[in-house]
Amino acid sequence: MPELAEAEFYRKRWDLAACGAIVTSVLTHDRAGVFRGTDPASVRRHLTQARLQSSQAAAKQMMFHFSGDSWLGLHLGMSGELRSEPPDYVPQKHDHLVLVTPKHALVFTDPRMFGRVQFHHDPAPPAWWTEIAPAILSPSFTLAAVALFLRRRARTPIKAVLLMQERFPGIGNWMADEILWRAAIHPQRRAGSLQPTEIRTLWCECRRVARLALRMIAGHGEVLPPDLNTHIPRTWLFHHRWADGGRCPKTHQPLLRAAVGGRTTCWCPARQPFR
DNA sequence: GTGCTTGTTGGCCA
DNA sequence: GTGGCCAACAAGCA
Repeated sequence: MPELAEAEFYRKRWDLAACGAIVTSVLTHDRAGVFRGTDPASVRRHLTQARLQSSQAAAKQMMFHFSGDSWLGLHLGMSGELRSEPPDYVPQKHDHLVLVTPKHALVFTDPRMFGRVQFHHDPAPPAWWTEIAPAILSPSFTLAAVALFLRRRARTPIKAVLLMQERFPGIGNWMADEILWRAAIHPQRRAGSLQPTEIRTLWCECRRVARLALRMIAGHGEVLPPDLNTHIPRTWLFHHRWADGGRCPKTHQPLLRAAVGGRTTCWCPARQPFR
């Protein structure tokens, strides 16, 4: 599930539970899995007795900054989750990293292990964090930048283009479908075939979906919704795209599903004709 | 058993 | 070199 808004939801969950707290112990699963390229022993050594100072989410990733110049980066892959449990929590099969603080245990769990733990020990944040593309809601995400990118990917289906993190950081499968459905663009259209007005609509809907999803999924200020997705309205494609026999919330016509760009894609043929 | 799965990467090929 | 496609990664679920 983790796309941009879910990453912010999970970041906030750890942050609200334990920002300012000292990590008293670190438990890790030592098989490669989510630690590929990262040494679990180094994570344990540096984070024990470190204080969680701040955190950020960008694209589908989260960064937790600890005292002692330690940076913990997490990517949730397909099935990752962050939870906050009581401090005496006993790790379960798919828990890969647990940071125990006096009042909470911060748990990173991921059954499919497409997620990733990254660690960096230095005063400056690591390149793999600072090199994430500018956020969709930042001033750098301009109409011109999107139009240029679409021209360069002219022969690729627009659905696959929206999944490219170097220009659309944090957009995943469901957000891409939601954006194309709102913009009334068929997912199989070649990026180079979009007219200027369509590109502008697409750009607007990218920003709108990102803004609304962040607000509805990750909540406002210091308050976190109890569950992901509880505040997404039924008027979004989101709730209908997986249901067999699902109907478009706008046209009430049947939805279609097929693989586009290697990913299952849902669209409303009545609203998004291929032209 | 089969065939899916909200992500990313590397290899192959045009 | 660039762009586009696809399999692989691993585990769970229907």
